Amino acid sequence: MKIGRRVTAEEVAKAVGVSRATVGFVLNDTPGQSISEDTRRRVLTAALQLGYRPNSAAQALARGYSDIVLLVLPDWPIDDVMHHLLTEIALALDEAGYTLVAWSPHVSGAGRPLWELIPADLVMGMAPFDAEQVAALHANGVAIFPEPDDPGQSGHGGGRFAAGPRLQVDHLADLGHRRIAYARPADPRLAFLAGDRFRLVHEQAGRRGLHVVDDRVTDLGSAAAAVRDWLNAGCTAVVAYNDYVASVVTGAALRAGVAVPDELSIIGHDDSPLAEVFVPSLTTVRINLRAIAQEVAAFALRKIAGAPAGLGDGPAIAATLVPRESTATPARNAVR
Amino acid sequence: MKIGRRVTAEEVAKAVGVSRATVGFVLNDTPGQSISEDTRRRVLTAALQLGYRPNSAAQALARGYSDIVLLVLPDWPIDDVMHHLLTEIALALDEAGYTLVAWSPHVSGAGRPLWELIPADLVMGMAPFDAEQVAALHANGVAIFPEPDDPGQSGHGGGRFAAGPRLQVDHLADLGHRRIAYARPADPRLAFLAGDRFRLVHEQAGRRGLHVVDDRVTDLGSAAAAVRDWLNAGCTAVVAYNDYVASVVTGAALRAGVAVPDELSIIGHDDSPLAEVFVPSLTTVRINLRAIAQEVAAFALRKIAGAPAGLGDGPAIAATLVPRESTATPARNAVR
DNA sequence: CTGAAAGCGCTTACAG
DNA sequence: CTGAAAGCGCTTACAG
Repeated sequence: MKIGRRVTAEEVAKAVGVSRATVGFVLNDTPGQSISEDTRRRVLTAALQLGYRPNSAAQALARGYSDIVLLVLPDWPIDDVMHHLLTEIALALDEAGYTLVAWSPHVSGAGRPLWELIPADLVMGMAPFDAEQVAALHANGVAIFPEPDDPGQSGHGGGRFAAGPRLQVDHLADLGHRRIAYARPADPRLAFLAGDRFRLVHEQAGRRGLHVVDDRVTDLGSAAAAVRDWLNAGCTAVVAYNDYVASVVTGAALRAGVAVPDELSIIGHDDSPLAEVFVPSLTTVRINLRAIAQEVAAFALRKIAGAPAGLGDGPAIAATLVPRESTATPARNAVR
Repeated sequence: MKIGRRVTAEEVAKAVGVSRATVGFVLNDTPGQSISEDTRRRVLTAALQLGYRPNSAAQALARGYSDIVLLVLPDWPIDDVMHHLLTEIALALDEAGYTLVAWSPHVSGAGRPLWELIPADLVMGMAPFDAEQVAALHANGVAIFPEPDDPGQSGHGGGRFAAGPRLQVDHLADLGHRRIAYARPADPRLAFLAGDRFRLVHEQAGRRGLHVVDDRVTDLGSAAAAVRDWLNAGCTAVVAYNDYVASVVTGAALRAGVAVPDELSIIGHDDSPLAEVFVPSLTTVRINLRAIAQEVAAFALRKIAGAPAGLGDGPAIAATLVPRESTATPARNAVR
């Protein structure tokens, strides 16, 4: 579809009666051009009143860069936490003069992927993606964070980003729980990330001598049955994928007459606003989003600079326990 | 920052040994060119293995359009509902061959606004913006939805989008409540929209003969005091800005020993996932996001086509009551 | 201080 | 079927 054309710098030049180049110099504040104050003012005035706005495509083409970083996200539900992370990334990149565009590919048909449409200096994807997605992204020149080859990284939840799930387990272990369950979200788009987090929980449970009795998708419909099964299997606590899943499990337990935390402790992940408000308030784990955002930004800047972008040896991303009402020592069903 | 250069179509042409134009015709599947199957295949193969990807800036410049719609959002917290709305808008535009970029300007410094950087066919803002913002956006050629001049529209909450707040009031009136309070969110970024919704609640309350006793910002810290004050003032119900605010008020009430809904009814807005999970589950109002999304998309397409983009006489956006546990008939403090 | 011009990498008539 | 070329609207040396 053709677009109504706009005023060009050429026309501004004509209106003022100066050369095309002069207009460019004034508009871009090009240093070392000594243009008379009067000329400068006239150009600026004319540009303003003609409604001149530079054509960004032409600008990007001529300059060879655009100062845009395009971040491709998995097709996740974007919750408060994700949104917060994106904001922090945008801020970190902004400090370096880059503007962040966050975009999730959608299923459908006619529209083309954004990385074919906008002139980004860097297109990067934020893991986890499955193998097929990684291949497709790489074929399109999309860098992926963290780098899948990076040792010690298993998607977004692996390696240095493992503190959250570990802390969930540690908290329950410290309270004296021995048998726990893992509750996954129902949304299939989260299956991959949930798998990552579950693996970390499972490993840490092994280290701390806990039994992970069950690992189950939990939505509003199925949560009540899951809670019953877990109690029957001797569970005294549940690790939830995130605070929303924790609230689903908690809500189901309460409605089934199971006291939280007296009969079942439940810990969430993310410290989303919901966790503090829920009754009972939800014990959870807060991860250092700003630190992750700064890694992402640093990764992007290194890639743009053409440097090898391996994550190197930065410190592990910290997680903090946020203890609230939904966890306590096991009062019943405690195994030895 | 200069970017590492990429393979051009020129180089593909050289590699294959055909003219630059031929490459373009093959790549774009230009009709009416009758290129031999062999040539076509060789071009495609070479492009693939050289890793050719078209330069989008050059493409946009030469074509004069980009198939991008840039949607500028107020700097809101993006919750599930907003995200859902954006997804629906993206889908609706996708059907017309456009790719949506959603972007919120952030406060800070170095990065330039996205509309100066990407070659969008249309830049539109989704209201509400305050007067100052509207002026700034207009100066940058940003179209605003809904059009502020449009009669019967007062920002995003006005006119045809008024069904939600009205329904909140109607539900409470139908139940027999006579004195109600309005609970606003603490986030200052939402002040403008909250003002819109409050106005609609106030008007509808007047129509239904209800008294709006108080209108107050409610966060976790202040909610308990607010609940006490409301009860003392004879309120039997609260209209909340959205489900999160409703959950804050409900949580505070329960912790203060005030029974919900027996002593205080609370109704939210949006039907976010939280509303169903909370204990007690929250009565709320669901708005037809898809209908709004389709309006937004239609508005965009009309603007791009250069047509007058007035919203015209579309039907009002529907809202549906979602009755749950947090509202009931007033048991106490009922006025006459 | 200013003008004439090449070049960014595409698209797309226009000749052959 | 293919080649030579103008043009999109900028930036930016290079002469004057």
